[in-house]
Amino acid sequence: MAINYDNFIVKPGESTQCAQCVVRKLALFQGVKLENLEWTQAIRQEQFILKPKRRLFEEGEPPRYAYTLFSGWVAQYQTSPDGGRMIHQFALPGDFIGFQAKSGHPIDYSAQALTEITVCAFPVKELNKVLKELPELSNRLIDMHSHTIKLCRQHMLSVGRKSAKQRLAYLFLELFHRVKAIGDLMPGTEEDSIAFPLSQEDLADALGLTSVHVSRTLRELTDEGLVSVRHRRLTILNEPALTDLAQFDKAIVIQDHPLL
Amino acid sequence: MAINYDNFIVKPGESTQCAQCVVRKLALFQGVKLENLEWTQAIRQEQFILKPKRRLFEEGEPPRYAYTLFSGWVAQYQTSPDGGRMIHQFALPGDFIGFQAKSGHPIDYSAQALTEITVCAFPVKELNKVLKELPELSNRLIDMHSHTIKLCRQHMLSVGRKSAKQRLAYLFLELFHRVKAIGDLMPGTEEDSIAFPLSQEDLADALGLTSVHVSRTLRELTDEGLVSVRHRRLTILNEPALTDLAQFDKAIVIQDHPLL
DNA sequence: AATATAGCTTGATATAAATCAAGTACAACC
DNA sequence: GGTTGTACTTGATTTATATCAAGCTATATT
Repeated sequence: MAINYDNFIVKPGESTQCAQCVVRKLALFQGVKLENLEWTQAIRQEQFILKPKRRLFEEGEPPRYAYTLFSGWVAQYQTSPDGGRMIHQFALPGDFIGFQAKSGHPIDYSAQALTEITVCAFPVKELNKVLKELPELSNRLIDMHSHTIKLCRQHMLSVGRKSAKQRLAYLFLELFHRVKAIGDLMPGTEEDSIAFPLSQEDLADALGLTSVHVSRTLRELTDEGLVSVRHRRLTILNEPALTDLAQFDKAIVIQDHPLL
Repeated sequence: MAINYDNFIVKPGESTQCAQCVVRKLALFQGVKLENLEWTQAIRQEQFILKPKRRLFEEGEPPRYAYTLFSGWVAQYQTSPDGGRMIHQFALPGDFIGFQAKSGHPIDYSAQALTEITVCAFPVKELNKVLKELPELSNRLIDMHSHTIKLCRQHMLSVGRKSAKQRLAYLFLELFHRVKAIGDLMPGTEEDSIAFPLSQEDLADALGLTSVHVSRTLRELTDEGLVSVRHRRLTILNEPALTDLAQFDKAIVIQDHPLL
């Protein structure tokens, strides 16, 4: 159950200065004054690179680090004893992963890299200390939590009350717009398409469906000319129709994104 | 769409002193030092009473107040345009309702009283100011958010990956234990039973099912002697079997409850 | 006491999604 | 260049849950 830290690769020196970090504007330390960034820098471990499918942490572990995702895609999920996997949230660069207030208790979910990822690791012990010292950090974390909860609610509405087709449409739009909102950090982002590393099984596990059913449903969406998912790329072909089908509200998903 | 404030009834003077408040140990202001409670008291509006089925706020409104639930049960839900209702969370005394970080945007969910409720109302404008002034408050809010997210994840796992029977069992156990954890504040709490105001339709809307199917499924649970729901009372008759069926983990639900 | 109403039950039927089972395309590896 | 394995597709069938419809309690209302 213990994490094998051989999975981690220390990243060579460049772009490890918090003060110059291009992701910081999206991340937890956005609000920290420059002169306080020494704190951040001091408690931060090196940046780590993780290969696709590798786990950042696993449910049941006591949390040792929290992470700012620097690049790549992460799936956060829970598993039930009978094997089902439920992805409750995908993380994108800038997102803060693995933090829970009571660090004494084991964490209740897992996080897995979907692409090669880079993360900045912060020991939770230090982090909790800094949270007490720098109030602007706490308020920043509140903003981010507030946004997380909002996404969580929307996702739950999807899973609980929408058809397979609607769920799929909703997820495509959510991810498309989240990626576009931070477009300059995501390689391969175009006007109406994005790089898209999710397998149909990932989609199924995020939507409470089976991969077989996702395949069929995706085919319908494709045949109707609404989207295209090929070669790890998602293209939105008819956004109005898709938005209407999914009952998607762009404002809710990105209105209070940290960046904006 | 605007709230009709005639719905609210100002509660007569007793028990409105924050310093003596029996709910405070569970609520946002738990961590506030006694000498700082004047802030709390100052920004707090009167306590309000709301009748069952009345709404505290509705999705689409700009949030004007956030509330500490003082007594009673509240359902927090979203509706999709085609009429479906999804209850994402039930609130109990001590819970903090209706807060979102960016107060400039409309709120994306509604809150409705399931019983007669009493709330303490805090204007979000003032609240944001106090959050900046009193760091202990921010950290407290982080704890509460962290717990909310945890419950949300668990609920999502239920809705996305469990059978109707398991979902129902899980929800019964979650609510049973949450109520018991604050038992002294909940009238009618016994060793193995609690007052339980939810209708089968409420259950259905929380679980992503129809009320017809809840009726049938509940019957199965009853026939198997696992629970009994009668006269607005929930009795857990066979907790081990129920826990096993639901794959319920009591620790996750209440381990980092504010009280503990 | 009579009546209305909301919540629950139960049966018959329909449907969305799961499951089981083969087969295909395609990238990764030797 | 062939082989292996993973992801995806497609068809046939089953199952869980939804839908439609009618009747049944309780509780509240007059």
